[in-house]
Amino acid sequence: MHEKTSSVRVRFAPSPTGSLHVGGARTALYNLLFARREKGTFILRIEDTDVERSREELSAQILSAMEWLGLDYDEGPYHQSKRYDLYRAAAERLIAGGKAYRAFETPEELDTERKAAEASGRSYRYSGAGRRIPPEESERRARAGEKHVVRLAMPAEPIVVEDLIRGRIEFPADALDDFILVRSDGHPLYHFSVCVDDVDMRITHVIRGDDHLANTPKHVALFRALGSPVPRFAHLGMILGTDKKKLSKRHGAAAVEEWRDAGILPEALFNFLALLGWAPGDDREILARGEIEREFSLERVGASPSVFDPEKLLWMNAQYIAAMPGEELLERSAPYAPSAVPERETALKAIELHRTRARTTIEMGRALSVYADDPAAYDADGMKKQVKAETPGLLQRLAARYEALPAGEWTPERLEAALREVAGEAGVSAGKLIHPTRLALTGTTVGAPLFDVVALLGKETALRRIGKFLEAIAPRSPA
RNA sequence: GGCCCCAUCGUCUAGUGGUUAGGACACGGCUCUUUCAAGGCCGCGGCACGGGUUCGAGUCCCGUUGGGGCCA
Repeated sequence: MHEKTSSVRVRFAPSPTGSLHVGGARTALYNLLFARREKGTFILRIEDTDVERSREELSAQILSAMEWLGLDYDEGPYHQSKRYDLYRAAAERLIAGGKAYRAFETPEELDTERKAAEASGRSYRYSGAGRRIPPEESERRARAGEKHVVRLAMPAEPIVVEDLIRGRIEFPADALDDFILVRSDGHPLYHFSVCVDDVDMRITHVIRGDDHLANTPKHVALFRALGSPVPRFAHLGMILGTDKKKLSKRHGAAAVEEWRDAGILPEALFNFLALLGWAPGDDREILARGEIEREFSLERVGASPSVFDPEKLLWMNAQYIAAMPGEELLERSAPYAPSAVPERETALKAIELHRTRARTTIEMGRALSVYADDPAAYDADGMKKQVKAETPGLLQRLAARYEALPAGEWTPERLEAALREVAGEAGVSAGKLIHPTRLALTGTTVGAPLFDVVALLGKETALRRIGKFLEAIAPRSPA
């Protein structure tokens, strides 16, 4: 567990209405980072009061995505759906204290008022009629079972929010009307349950997406009505797709698990997300988690939105792959291998041969399988370009030369020398032999240095693959 | 429609009144090289616009434009 020496308490509060998006992940990450830096507590709260849209398995999905990314929380997960009593009690307290009131208008009446306002060109605002109902009457009508909502009595003064990232923001008093806290069916509404929970959980800092900024005056009014200290706010810029629109499924991989499945390492995504809106202040970009936790600060977080660039994520992932210890890289790439993985010693050597060539663990997994299974097919373009009339003859001579090579001399250097001798004797450039050989051994025209590959494959496998290739390129003999 | 937020290369960003505006991704070239990468070197490319304030604005203020959000 983490040392907690301050009273700083932050939370990440996702709605389980979809998988964890990178935007949400970044919000969670900044909360975590802030908590670590301040030696505070990071809380996870699932906002599942929207019964129609919330689903249990999505909640589990979010939890597993967070775990994978290393977004570990100190408290929770709390579920709002299990906290209805709290909201009900808070609503009653607010009514009793005159901070909120019952409103008995029917939806139809409100609709009429709205239409009238629009017709006369004014923007609609709730009349506040419920405010003027005497408490005894309100009480009596409620007890008689008359349908009503609960509304917050908004103050007449403007509300000022001191945002840690944006500075002072003033919202005019007439911009907000007495919004609904509790629906007529007794269901607490989003803004209400959020604030009641933040109070109950003693949240000191609310770090969340920009999309909640305009809701903040409501929350401030609610905290005050509840008689509780108002937390500090920090609103993060949105994460956008490459078309500058809010990142969504349309943009391709917007969910954390999609990146996991694409072979992105969690530490790379962690690093990448940390840098989407925050920078250490110097030119470092590859930062270990510990460094980020030590250096993160909200003062250095930018206010503007940022575009999620998959290209740069891929580059960063490649950096992590290049630097990761072989054993670990093997362990983490093996699950992505399309078929078998060679035995450990070979696999570790293969890792070293391919670590600068693989941007994802998927690519690394694919590279590993090449050393375990003979090619199932040969690259079509490569066949066209590299296989010439003289190719079978050359390959046969090479195979014969390799066959004769003593086991002790099966090294990249000797293998290269032997191939060059064969090419020299045949009066062709080495490339005429190198490229078809690569195709024969790996099925492709690209990859690690050929002689390292041949050496690693071993004599038996290399010769077998050349033989198979010769069969594949031999002209069909008439039956 | 009302209210609010945002604005440095295509993208992520450094920059907090005096900088040849720095770095990274991407892109182009060169190099290395059997291929593909990685690496190294070089290059392309930016302060949205208009007014102020100031001896001096990327930096401060106002407006415009453009993007975004919330409410309706």
